[in-house]
Amino acid sequence: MEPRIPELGRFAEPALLILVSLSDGPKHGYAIMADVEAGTGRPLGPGTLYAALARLEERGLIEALAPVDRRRPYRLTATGATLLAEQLRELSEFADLGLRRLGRTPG
Amino acid sequence: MEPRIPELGRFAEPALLILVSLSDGPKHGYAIMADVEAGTGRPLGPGTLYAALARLEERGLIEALAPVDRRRPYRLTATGATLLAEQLRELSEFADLGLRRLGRTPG
DNA sequence: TCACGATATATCGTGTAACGTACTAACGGG
DNA sequence: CCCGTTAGTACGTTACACGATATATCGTGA
Repeated sequence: MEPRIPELGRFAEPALLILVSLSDGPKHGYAIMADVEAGTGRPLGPGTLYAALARLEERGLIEALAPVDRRRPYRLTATGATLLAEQLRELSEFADLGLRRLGRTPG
Repeated sequence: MEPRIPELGRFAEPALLILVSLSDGPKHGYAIMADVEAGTGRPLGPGTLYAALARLEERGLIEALAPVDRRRPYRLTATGATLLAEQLRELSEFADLGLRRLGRTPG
């Protein structure tokens, strides 16, 4: 199977995609898939999604809400939100650093 | 061994770390290790580093320069710089989206 | 009413790469 | 001339990304 990132085909990191999707409000798996694909153009298959959801729940970053119909919604925990925010700040900083560097002297 | 990302211990993506390090100018492997660790606090072990370097070279995002002493320096290719810039812009946008969302309504 | 596509989730197999550890070797300073 | 730093190699383990497959339900229009 293909690598996670075809060494920079595009940015991946499923866990991050999921958490940002949930930062909008609680969603169930299928809705997250749709949201991520719509928002980033990046398809997030069920294999990747549900496995990541399970890990995120297990690690306390998200929690399952009461199932509505067939839907199993999740929401961010306080811990998850905190870690996500921290992560995104780091990420933003990092990206900006790189862009500044590229702006100065290519190579 | 530990997972790539302990599901959000901190942001990883070795390839990106390496490319941003190289966006500063050509560096050899060991220097990249030091640079990344200093810049992001994130340790990048030799196993991860040199494997990623090999892949990045193979895929034309970086290229090896003439070895100086024991050092095998690399630099970004034009392709690599372009892809990196694109990637970082996406990333920055994505991070900012998440932060905006978190700012509005937690959960 | 029943066929069909969309919705929704679960699970498995495979390949890739992240990671730590251990290793070799060369160089430089004291 | 040794010892710590520099530099890269080699390797085994494990996690996880990803596609494929499976299954069930819902809505809707012919």
